Amino acid sequence: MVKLTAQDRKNAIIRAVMPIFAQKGFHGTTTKELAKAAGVSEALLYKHFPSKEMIYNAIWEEHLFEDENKLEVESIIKMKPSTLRLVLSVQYFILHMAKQKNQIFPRLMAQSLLDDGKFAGMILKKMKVDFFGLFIESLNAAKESNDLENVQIKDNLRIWFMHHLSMAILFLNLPNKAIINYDENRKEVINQATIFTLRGIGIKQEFIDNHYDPYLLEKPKKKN
Amino acid sequence: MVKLTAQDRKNAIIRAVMPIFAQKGFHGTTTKELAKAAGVSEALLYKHFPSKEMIYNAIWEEHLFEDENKLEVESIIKMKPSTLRLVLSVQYFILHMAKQKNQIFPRLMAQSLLDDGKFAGMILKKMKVDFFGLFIESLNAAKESNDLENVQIKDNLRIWFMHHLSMAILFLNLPNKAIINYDENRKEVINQATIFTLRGIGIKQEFIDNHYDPYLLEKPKKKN
DNA sequence: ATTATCTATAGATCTATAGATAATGC
DNA sequence: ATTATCTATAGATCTATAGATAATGC
Repeated sequence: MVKLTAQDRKNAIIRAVMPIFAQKGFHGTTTKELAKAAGVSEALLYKHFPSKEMIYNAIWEEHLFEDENKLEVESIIKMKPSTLRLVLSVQYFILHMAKQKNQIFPRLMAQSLLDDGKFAGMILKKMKVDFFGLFIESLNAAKESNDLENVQIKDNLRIWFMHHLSMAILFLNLPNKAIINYDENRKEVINQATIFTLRGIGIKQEFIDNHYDPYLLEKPKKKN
Repeated sequence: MVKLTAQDRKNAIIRAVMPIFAQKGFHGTTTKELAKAAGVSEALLYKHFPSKEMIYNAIWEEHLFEDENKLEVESIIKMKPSTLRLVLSVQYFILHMAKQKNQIFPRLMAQSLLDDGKFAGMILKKMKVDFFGLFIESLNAAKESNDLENVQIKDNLRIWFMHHLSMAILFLNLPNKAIINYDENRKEVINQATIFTLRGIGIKQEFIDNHYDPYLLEKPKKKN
C-alpha cells in the first residue's frame, strides 16, 4: 500500500486515466476501470475528485497545459518571414499533427466535438494564439515576394483549412484497421497532403517545385 | 395501443432511435431513452432486436442504404468530362457535405471513427465506388486540356483530401456553439474551402479565375 | 388463433459514500 | 496525530426477460 501526497496521487490518477477516457469515452468508461488503470481503489478516486465527471474534466485541463503538445517551432520562428518559412511552417505543422505518439489528443478532440465542443474550442483557440501569427507573417512576406497567386481566401481560412485537413487525416487514422486504402504509405500521404495544402493556401506551383523538399525536416538536428 | 406489423415496427424503431444514438452515442444512450423515442416499451425493443447493440448496428445498416444520402449528380454526370465538370463536381461535393439537414451522418461517422471504424469504412468505400470515377474521369480530361499544374499528388488522394477537408468542416460544426470564429459566414467559408480544394487538386489559377462561380449551383433548377 | 404490446421485475453493474485500517511525519 | 488508502456496501440505474393482456386477421 503505497502512499503519495494528495497532489501527487491526483496527478498520478489523471495521467493514468487519460488513455482510458481517450479510448472509451466518458460514458464508455467505468469508475472501476479508472481505478484499475490508476492502481487504486474506486473510493480513493472519490477522495481526490468529487465525481467521475470532474476526473474527465481534469484530464482536459491537464492536456491543455501539457508542454509536449506544443510545436517546437523555434528554429522556424527564428527565420526571417519568407515564402520558404511559410512552406516549412506548413510542412512542420502537418508532420507534427501526423506524428502524434499516441491517439489521446485526436480522440479527446473528437469526443469533445461530439459533446459540447468546449474543450476542442479551447485547444483550437490556443493553437490560433500560438501559431497563426507565424503563418500570417510568412503569408504576407510570400505575398510581397510575389510567390502567392491572387487567391480569394482570407489568410485565417488558409491556415484553418491546413489544420482541418491534418485533423481529418488524424481522425480517419484512429481505428486500428485502416479504413481507407490510399494506395500509398503513410509518409507519402502526408507528403502529398502537404503539397495539396501548399497549393491550397495559394503558393505558386513554381515555388513549390523549386523549394519544397519532403525530406527537409527529417534531417538530423545539429543542435539538441 | 397501436399495433404495427413486425417489419413496420422494426423500421419505426430504427428511424426513431437514429437521432438519439447519433446525439448521445452508444454508451451515452439508455434503452429507456430508446424506448421513449420510439414510443414503445423497452420490452418491445427486445422483441424486435436481441440487444441494444443490435439496434445500434441496425441504424447503421439503415443509414448505409438510405437514398437521401446519395449525391444527386445526374446533371453533372451527364456532362462530357472536362475541367469545368471537375470544378462543378468539387463544388457540388463540398456543398452537399456542408448542407446536411441534420447532424446524424457526421455524428455517426465520428462515433464510428472513435470505435472500430467499421461503418465509417463502409461509408467511405461506398463513396469511393459511387463517385471517384466521376472525378478521375474529369481529372484526366482536365489534364488533357492542360488546365492542371503538374502536381505530384495521386488522383485518388486529391479526391480524398477534398473529402477530408469537407468532413473536418462538418465535424467542427457539430457543437451547438461555434468553436471557431472564422470571421466569415458559413457560406463564405464553404466557398473559400472550395477554392482551396480546387487549387489543392491542381487546377490552374487561371482556370479557377475564369470559370469558378460560387453561385452557379444555387441557381434554381429548371427541371425537377 | 395469432401476433404485438405492455407491466413488472430480475440480475447485473455503476457511481458514490461510510467507516475501518494502514502509512507517514513531527 | 494526521493523512492516505482500502473494504464493504448502499442506492440508483441499466439491460434484458417472463408472463400477462390487448389488438388484429381469418
